[in-house]
Amino acid sequence: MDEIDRTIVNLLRTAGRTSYAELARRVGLTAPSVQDRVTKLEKNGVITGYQAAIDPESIGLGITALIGIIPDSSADHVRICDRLRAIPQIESCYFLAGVECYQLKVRVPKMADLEQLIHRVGAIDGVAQTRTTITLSTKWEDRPQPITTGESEHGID
Amino acid sequence: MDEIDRTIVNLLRTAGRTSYAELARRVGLTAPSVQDRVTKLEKNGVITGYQAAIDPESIGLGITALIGIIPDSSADHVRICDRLRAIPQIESCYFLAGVECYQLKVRVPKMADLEQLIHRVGAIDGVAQTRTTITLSTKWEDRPQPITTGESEHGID
DNA sequence: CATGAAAAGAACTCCTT
DNA sequence: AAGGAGTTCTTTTCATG
Repeated sequence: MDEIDRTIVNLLRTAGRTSYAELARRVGLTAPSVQDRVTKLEKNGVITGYQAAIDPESIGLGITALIGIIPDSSADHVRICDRLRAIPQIESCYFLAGVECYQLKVRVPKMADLEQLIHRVGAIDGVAQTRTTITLSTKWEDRPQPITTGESEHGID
Repeated sequence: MDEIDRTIVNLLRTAGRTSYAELARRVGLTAPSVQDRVTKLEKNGVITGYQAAIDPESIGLGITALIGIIPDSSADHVRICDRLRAIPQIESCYFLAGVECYQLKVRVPKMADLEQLIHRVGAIDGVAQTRTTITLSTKWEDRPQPITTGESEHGID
């Protein structure tokens, strides 16, 4: 993970389809070298995939909501997690330090779908309560922040 | 937005670097036709970009937190939004139907950075209160749900 | 690790239907 | 809106420093 790798990662984060040839020009190497570096970044788990960013409304997912989960004391978190994972509408799932120990970001086409989804989540064993907040608008999402050259050496080359 | 477009979008959402030639094979068209469709999807705002997914820890962003904002009654939301947008650590920003009318997802290298960030957000004019929750783990994030062939015809071709 | 060269494949443009 | 042909560029492999 040197300066060149960081530049490559920054470029791919904001323009994920940039060709190796183009990346090579930007960082002052040849295409095979860059490809080699990118392959290593993928193997080392630094780059975990590539995604086209889609406007949710355009694909009929006009409703976004955040669902907080309050578990009961006997909750089996492995099971809860598995059950949550099986619900495709849950795009993100965070385990939190708080009373609402999960927060889900969900997307659905219609309010009726959200209602159904809330019932499905609420019915999971170990879920005591849910609290849902509708998002009125997404100001921005998944904006990549530039990598600091910082003191974060994790031994990943 | 026909069935072929939906298939292309689904493929690019999960494998954003798939070549046009490969996409063409998957959907039974030629590469130029697929490229044409993808260009239109980009122009129509269906595809808004391409991003490499990065493991945050690998790039020194080991701490993720959610910050809720409670505005005061005189809050100018355009200004708040502008000030928030200028903070690079805020990766996502949702405007919510609730007392905490914004939720921010932030990533920082160290706790000290989070503390500084909370003060910075709290100091924005119109922000009455903030409430921060640390995420202990990200179970998953930005998992694309397959597009329904659904009744969502928005007139985008 | 990086490079250069060479072969294979993909992208892009134009033109036709 | 899709296919075909031709050109250019890119990817990929491999041998070399």
